Amino acid sequence: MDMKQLDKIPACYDCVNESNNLFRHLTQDDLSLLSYEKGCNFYKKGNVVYHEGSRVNGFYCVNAGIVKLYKTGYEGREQIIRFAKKGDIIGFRSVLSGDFACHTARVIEDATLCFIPSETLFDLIRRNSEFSIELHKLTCRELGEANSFITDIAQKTVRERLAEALLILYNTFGLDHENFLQINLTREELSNIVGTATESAIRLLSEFKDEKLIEIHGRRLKFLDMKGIKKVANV
Amino acid sequence: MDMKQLDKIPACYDCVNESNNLFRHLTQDDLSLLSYEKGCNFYKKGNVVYHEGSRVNGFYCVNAGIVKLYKTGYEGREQIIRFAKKGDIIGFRSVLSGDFACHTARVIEDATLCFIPSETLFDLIRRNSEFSIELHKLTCRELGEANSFITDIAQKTVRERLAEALLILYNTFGLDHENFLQINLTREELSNIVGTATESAIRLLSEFKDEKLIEIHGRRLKFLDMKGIKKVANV
DNA sequence: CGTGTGATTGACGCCTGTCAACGTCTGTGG
DNA sequence: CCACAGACGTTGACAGGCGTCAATCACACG
Repeated sequence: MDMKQLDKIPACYDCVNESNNLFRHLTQDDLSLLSYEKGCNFYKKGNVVYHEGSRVNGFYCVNAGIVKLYKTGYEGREQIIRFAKKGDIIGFRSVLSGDFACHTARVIEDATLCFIPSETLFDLIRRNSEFSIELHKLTCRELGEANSFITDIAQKTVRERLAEALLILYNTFGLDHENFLQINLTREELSNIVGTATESAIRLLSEFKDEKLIEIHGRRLKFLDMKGIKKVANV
Repeated sequence: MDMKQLDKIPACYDCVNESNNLFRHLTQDDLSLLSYEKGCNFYKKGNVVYHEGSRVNGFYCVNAGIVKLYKTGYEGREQIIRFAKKGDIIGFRSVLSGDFACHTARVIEDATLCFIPSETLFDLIRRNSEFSIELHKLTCRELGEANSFITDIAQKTVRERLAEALLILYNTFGLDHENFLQINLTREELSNIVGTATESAIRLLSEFKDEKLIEIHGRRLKFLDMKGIKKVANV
């Protein structure tokens, strides 16, 4: 494992400034507690943070890089549940429910992750009911998104779902100054979001290209026609 | 709307004794508060408790009957998310996240529902951190189940999913003394759990019958071969 | 007895998964 | 510097699962 302890532990203030970060509801005291208790590690691309089915004894906050969370189906195929980027937290569901991890967390862009032990999380929840409620809100939002995803995947065609996946990636990672999506996935990863075969994803991407919705430069996708994509996605 | 206020409000103790009920973590004081603040109504089969997209200002605890929770897809097709029976609570996700309801709740077997206002819920959460954590655990379990469902629906065939749906119904509602499933759904509702066309659900049920997995007596389904069903479901 | 809802069955065809072959690119080791 | 392996991307052929449409049946209800 290419994981290594960092000498310099990034300050929590760093992440708190990210939009929508959970920890902005902590008091100075709580933040100090958090900074004191947490550890921080560097993970290279490809590393697994935790495996589905394993016991986790804390949760992680992404300080830099990108992590994908996926479940493994009974024939080994990945189903990507969501991505986590700077300011996002992962693994808290398992900590709270006391279950085994229900997905695997794998780094897809070199990452630094802060680790906060379970006890610290429960401490914070007990000390600070506003924080507790905010964390709960976060869980509820995820649940709402999961339910929407269930409906989409059950009712929409692969074509619609792929377009929608592009929109989700756009909302999460945004575009650069040239309208390139700020995350580069393999075709297989794309198909594992949509829940389809790699070949189908490839064919549909080509269709989108022919229809001038996107440009394809290897793994880099350039958005040409946002309205068109939304129309295909039926949102 | 055939809803009417009940003269006799059922005691919370009644539900608390249900297995896994959330409120068993409340103190006597908290339970008294709950009983004092809550209301209770009777709903006939077919009534809607709340609509997707509406604002809810409290949540419901099912005292009797069955409620189905579903989202409506863009072409009007229902996707059933889950069912709620005695002791289950519904609508708390929207209360906590402060969002609009992300699904519709419709009664499918005459029901009595207790209504607890948002403020009471937040009061309880602030007063009792153990209760708060238990509620959070519940949310997390739902989230875990939703993620599993996403993987299944994305990767399994309709045949496998239908078998799995039967198992979920079995786990939720159980069998009577003759091995009949303790809930009777229309074929359309069954297909709306699985995420398929009604006709497909019908054909597959016939197959299951031919394979001696189940017997079909109208809407009443008799389980003959649990192992066989599990095998089909690939669990 | 007409009406309406739900269940069933058949015909048909398309979407999409699977298999296979081949191209492309990158990194590694000789 | 070249050969090679391995991962990833692309394209074509093909079959079959599953959705859609339509007709018919069963049953309840006013």
